Amino acid sequence: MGLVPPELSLDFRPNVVPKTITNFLRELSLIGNVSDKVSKLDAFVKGLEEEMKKIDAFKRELPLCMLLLNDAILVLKEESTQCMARNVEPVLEEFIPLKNKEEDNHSEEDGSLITTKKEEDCNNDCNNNKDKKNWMSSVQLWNIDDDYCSSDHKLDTKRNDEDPCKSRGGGGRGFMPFKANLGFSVRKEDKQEVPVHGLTLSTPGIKNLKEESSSTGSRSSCSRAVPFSATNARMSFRSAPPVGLSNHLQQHQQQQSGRKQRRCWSPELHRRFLNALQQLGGSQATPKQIRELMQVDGLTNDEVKSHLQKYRLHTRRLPATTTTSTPANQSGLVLGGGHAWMCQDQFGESSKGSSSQSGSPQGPLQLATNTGGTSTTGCESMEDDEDAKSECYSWKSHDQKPRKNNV
DNA sequence: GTTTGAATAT
DNA sequence: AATATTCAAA
Repeated sequence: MGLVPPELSLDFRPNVVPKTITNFLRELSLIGNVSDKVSKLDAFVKGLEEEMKKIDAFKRELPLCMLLLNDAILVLKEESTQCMARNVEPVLEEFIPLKNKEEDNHSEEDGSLITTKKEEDCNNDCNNNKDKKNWMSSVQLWNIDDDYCSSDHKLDTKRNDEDPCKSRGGGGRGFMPFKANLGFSVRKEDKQEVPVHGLTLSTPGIKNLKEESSSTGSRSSCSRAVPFSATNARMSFRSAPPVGLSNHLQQHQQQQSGRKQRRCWSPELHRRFLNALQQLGGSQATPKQIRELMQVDGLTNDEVKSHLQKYRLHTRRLPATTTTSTPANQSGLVLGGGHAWMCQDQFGESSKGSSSQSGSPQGPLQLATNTGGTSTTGCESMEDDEDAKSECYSWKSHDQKPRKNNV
């Protein structure tokens, strides 16, 4: 560890500070020997190129820096060749714009040539080092963000709430409005990770946590070792790729927006919902019962309740024609209207009517994430089909208009 | 304190 | 339109 190149050293002593271009050029202009000049120029350019390599990874975040560096390199190189060719002194004027650009952030006294050591420090060293630190943090944010967004988008092109990606609006990739304490809270929330049997869950908020844990208690031994089917695995990979981080992000979003992430009722989810309803004898079942029957990890009472409310709204209207002969009715189910099971058009036989389905053992459905309604577990028919997978369940095909308020 | 259903908000 | 949240009642 004895010899550390100045650039890598953490030492901030002024003597390891690189020159500003201005100063460098000034020195250069004092050199009479052309070959000396050229070699100095080359060395400097080399340094710049090194720098360029370093920030290459961050070029997206620091386009301007890249540009400036690139510019500087080009100009210096040109200067070098010209120097060699003409055997004359470099023309300083050429660098003036460059200098201006480069130092645009720093109130650069026009008398930069008289810059004190300190200013040099600032121009180069501070800039470099401080920026490097910033780069690190910014690039981290970006990458996370990026992953999160891109993967998310792949999954769900429909989602439009609370989606930071969307809110970026037009072209500008804005930074997400992280709170200042991001780093810490992330860690804090780490501990709060939802106990969703091996899979990450996207929606659980604080409230959910509470709800889940309480309800989980009721199904007691429900640490039911969930069969981690290939489908499940795939799904979980597909839908929760950025792993913990996305989780954190989502939790952050949630925390910040104060609003839970929407649960998307995928057809599969809805199918389970209907199955549960069926087993419970119809829409008068309570949210809790339904949720328990549905066996969907991460699903909350509130969500079921909300869905149930919608369901009831859509099924309350009894078209006189169908009420009497529906299979549901035959089996004594009270499913609101005869419409309750019309969903078979979507789910095929699986949720059809009252018949034997009820007993069918459905594995617990694990939703790695619902952000995009990507849950497809167990429903072979829509495993990979673009059309079905990302859609949330839609009621519209079932009932025309929700009834008027009955306050 | 929990659950529910309805109303209301997003 | 679909889902979340709120609120009063059970």
